[in-house]
Amino acid sequence: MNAKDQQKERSHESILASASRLVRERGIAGARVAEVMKGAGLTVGGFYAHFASKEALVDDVLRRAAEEMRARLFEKLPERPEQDLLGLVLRRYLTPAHRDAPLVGCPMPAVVGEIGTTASAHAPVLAEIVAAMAAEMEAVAHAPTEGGPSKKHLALGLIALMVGGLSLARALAGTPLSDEVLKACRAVGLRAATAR
Amino acid sequence: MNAKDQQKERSHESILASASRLVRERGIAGARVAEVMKGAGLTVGGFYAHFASKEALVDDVLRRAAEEMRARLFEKLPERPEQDLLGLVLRRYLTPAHRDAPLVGCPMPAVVGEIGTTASAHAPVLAEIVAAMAAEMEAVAHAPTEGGPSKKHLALGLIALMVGGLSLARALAGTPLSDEVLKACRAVGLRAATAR
DNA sequence: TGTACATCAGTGAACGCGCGTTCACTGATGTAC
DNA sequence: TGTACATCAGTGAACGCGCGTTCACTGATGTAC
Repeated sequence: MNAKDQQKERSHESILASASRLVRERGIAGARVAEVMKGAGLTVGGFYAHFASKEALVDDVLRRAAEEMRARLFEKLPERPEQDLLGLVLRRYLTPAHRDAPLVGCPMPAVVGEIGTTASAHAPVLAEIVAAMAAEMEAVAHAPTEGGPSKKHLALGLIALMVGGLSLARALAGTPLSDEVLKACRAVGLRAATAR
Repeated sequence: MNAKDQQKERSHESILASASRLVRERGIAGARVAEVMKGAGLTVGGFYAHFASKEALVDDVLRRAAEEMRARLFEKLPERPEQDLLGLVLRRYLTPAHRDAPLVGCPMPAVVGEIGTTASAHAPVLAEIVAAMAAEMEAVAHAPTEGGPSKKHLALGLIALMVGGLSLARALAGTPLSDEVLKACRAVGLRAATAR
């Protein structure tokens, strides 16, 4: 590969990394193309040599960021089957640290509302992300208890609880309710995941 | 009161009603002042005789819409204490009908993401809304079960589950996952609320 | 190896557009005498 | 009751600003001979 091509690839990567931070911090509309490029050490005009549109960039960002998040959530889980792995994943997600570090966290809280209102173009990518996350959660779920939710429902329900809880905690950051919401979601999620 | 004053009061109400629909349908940024005024049968220039700023309007909208939602969720609840009232509220909220009619539904799904990212000015009002909703839910909650979440945590956790579930279901509208998410959240929420 | 030309990643200014907000003005309603 | 003036809700055009996207251009790198 050329030095030129290598340079372009590095730039592409920088743009994606910069956008990935901005989208998670400020949402889709809040991640301006000019600022994305500035964060990548480039100027705005060069953007369209790397991505067909802002929309295409955002789709790539969502796939990438969700993949990173998934890897972190499910990494180094204990192998012992009697452990409540779903509860562990839940507790990894619903932390003050995750709330306070959106730049390297789950992209969903920042974009779910926008996708449901003004950015429905990204719905298919969100569906991919949620399905992949749910599959991973189902894989570590216990057999469902009598009268309780199925593995699939437990996975999807906990995802909604995690995304909703983190979204609310971020929106309430700085108020006493923010920490309470995180605690409450951990308690409710654990209860749903482990009650018999 | 003057005919003039009455006219102004009617206009004020129309603006609030129009904004209330637009904010719930398109979020804060998506509810343009000019379009709000058009929806009220007025032109954009008159807006600032009614509200100090778009921000002030949005705060009023959030308070109003949340109040309406709360009234609908907790209206005509059966009085019999053995009933699972929290579960009933949950099931009233997490329906396809609510997902498909954002204009008259809960304002939170449309705005929580924005408040957490680019519209933090509305965080105090959101805190009011969440606290009021949680208080109402606590009031109908059973005594906490052994080792389960407190009434307060149950209330806050279920709110996060409801808002997260509806947000996700709306963002995934049109995909098969959307209905699944609603079902899953009902199942998980009921499990957490009633498990012993 | 050296030279002339081609390529193309990135620049920076401009494009059209829409936003929230302001403001001079209009005309129906209200008040004073 | 009639008339002259004051008030003020609402209009519509303009303001400054920032957005996503386009495009002529630059200059370093790559290719051909």
